[in-house]
Amino acid sequence: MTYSIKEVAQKTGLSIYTLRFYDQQGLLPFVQRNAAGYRAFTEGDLRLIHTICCLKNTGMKITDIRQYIDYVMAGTATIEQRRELLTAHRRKVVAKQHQIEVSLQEIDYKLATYSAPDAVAQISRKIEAALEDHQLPVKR
Amino acid sequence: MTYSIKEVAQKTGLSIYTLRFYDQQGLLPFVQRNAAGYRAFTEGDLRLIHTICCLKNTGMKITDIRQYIDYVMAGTATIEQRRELLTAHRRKVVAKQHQIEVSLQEIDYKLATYSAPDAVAQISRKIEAALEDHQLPVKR
DNA sequence: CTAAACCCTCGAGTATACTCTAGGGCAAGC
DNA sequence: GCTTGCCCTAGAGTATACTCGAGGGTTTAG
Repeated sequence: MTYSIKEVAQKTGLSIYTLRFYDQQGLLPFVQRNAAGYRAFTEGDLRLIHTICCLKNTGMKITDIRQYIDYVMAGTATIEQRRELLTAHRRKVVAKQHQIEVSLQEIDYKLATYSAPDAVAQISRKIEAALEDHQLPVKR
Repeated sequence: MTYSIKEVAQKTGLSIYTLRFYDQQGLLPFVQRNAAGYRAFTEGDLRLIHTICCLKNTGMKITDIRQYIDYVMAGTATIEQRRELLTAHRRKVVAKQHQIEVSLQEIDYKLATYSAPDAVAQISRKIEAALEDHQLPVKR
């Protein structure tokens, strides 16, 4: 049993356009075609597409995902390269997670300010301070 | 005391190009100019740019950041709108954090497979299973 | 057999966010 | 006063990732 591109779009949440685009970009070299030239996706293909989505969701670029898929297609000889690629990606993702966490805390701090009972008074004071900055002598 | 665009670029990690681009996009309406038409950034401006970076780092689009800045420039009357805008953004960021976390766990699972002592044997079995899928009769 | 609903490719178009170049003005030191 | 370094704008170019339209085959239900 295989799935049509429409069925895969529904299962994955990717659009048909995106699936064809990914195929064109070399992300889906494992997908077979039937006699009419239609893509026929297997369960195994869906698992690989799921992996592609994990990489995409964590911000990996298409060219890097293609590199990973190329390694997968090359068989067990490339397991070490795959491990290195994913480990390097993992490091970037963790760093990005940290940056998001820190930025989110600052946003939460702003939200707390906006939600405070004396929000208007607090923010008025900041505006006063900022206006003073603008009245200072300008360099040059 | 004010800062030149080059100094702000160094302090923020944004490029001079990006700062000018943000200004052009309406993200820096608070930045004053000196007699020569040069941008003169105050400490208060730097704090606002820092906020812009927090929003950008958490994936907010420039048009939405502009909306936020417009609210800020409009004064204390827009505190409620700012709160709503940041709250909505916060929800999206938390959802994205969750998606990244889940995807990262799957990547970690793959990494564990690649690092296992019998990695080659495990992956060979998966390849066998995938090849069987491809030999099944194709729909249509 | 034909209409509706699929599928295909190719190439153009869109969205987002920069990034750079050209041409020209301003400021400070020698 | 001239060179060096910094600043400006406007507009073109780049990168990334889709998204869509045109033109044309395929499949299935009636």
